[in-house]
Amino acid sequence: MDILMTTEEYLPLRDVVFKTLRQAILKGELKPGERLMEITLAKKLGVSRTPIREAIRKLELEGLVTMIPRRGAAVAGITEKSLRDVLEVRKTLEDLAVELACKRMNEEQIKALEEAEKAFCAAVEKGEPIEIAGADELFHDIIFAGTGNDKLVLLLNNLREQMYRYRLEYVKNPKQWKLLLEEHDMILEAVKNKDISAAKSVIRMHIDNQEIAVAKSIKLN
Amino acid sequence: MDILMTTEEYLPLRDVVFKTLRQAILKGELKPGERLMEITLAKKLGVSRTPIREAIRKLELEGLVTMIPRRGAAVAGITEKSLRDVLEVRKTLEDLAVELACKRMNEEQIKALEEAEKAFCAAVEKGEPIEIAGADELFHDIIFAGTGNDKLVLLLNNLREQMYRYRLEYVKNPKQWKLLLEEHDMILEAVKNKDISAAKSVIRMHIDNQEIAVAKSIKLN
DNA sequence: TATAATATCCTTGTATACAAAATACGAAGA
DNA sequence: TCTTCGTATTTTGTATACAAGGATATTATA
Repeated sequence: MDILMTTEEYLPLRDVVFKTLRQAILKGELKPGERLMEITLAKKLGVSRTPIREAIRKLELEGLVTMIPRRGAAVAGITEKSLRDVLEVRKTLEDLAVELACKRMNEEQIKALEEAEKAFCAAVEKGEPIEIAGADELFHDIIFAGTGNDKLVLLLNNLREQMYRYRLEYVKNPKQWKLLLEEHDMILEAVKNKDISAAKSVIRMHIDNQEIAVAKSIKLN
Repeated sequence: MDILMTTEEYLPLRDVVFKTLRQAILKGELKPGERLMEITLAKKLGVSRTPIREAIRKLELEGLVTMIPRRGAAVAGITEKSLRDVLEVRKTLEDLAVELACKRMNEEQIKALEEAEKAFCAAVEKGEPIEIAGADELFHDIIFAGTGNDKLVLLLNNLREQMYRYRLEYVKNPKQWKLLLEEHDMILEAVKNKDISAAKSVIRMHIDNQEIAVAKSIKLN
């Protein structure tokens, strides 16, 4: 399976490999404990060992793989504990994000948020899980951007990705859709009214719901 | 300047290089904006380009260097805005950390914290800035560990690192020592009494003080 | 059959080679 | 003098080569 270059913009192979491996780990295609052997991966991705190794260095620092001396890398185990840890941090940072968004979003950004809400609504009516997930992501992206804090945006995106596997499961369930829609509405209202405490309580609920869903989904394994 | 192997235990060259470069950046020997040229560094450290590149990949993910496409790595410049962003996030996460520490630290960990406090006190009496910085770090490490949240520990360490350069300046100033000592005392007390709100207010003050000092230190450049 | 010694293979860690892009420099022309 | 084009140099990005340690298999021996 060679790597396909979709965009014409330049990305070093190491970054392509990094993203590919990262996705593979987060989606569960590479299972915890599985060894990442350089030559094997290199052949599979149609590149040399060099970009593979450099990608692994980044995964190492991110904690997605663990290094065994002279034996190379292995996929780090994702336990229920580690997921709870991520959610605990994420709850706090999402909390901060809506607070800052309430304080700092300008008219234009709020307009964009309304648009995103409409798009989400439309996606829900169509009932396409992937489209819904995308619209949901966009909605949150606008809030993130509205914080005006680049570091925060970076971290939240990262944390969100770590949950990717479970989030997709969660969004697939039609029962959740109406709930999600309501939550989005409430968030939108809160941001428009700059009502920080309302926004926070909604976002907490939002994450708590996800936590419950994730916990369930894990126990099924 | 060849790399000296002090311990006989095995460490890949890339990790030695990583630590070396990181120290150099954090201590300010490599200045913001300065390019990291692979061949130059390789010659200086007496290794080949490979370990250098792998070390740079880690520094990249850590945010200590930024990559310019096809031009390689440069020491990341810290703007006042980016520092404020980091501090804003850090304040929130430190807040979470002390809360969790209050809730979850066991007797043994609290003992360790008391020891660290004593060590810090001793360092202050000696008046060695580097030693003080180290003792301060240890104190906070114990609190971090006390949260029982590995992801949080990872993030806080990273955020702390990004400030290291300026933090050292801060710790060098003898006027701050007594203040730091008092803050540590208060944090220790709060954790012992599991008094979350007290702990939080101290930690906020702690970060705010740093923010002020750092802002000053940046304006001097 | 079980065990120990040895040889072979595999994988990583490091160094080097090669290609392509970016930059710097200089000469030619207006 | 300034601009522009082209060449040379530098530096990155990627691939490959080589060495050493660890794992595995095989064979000899009890």
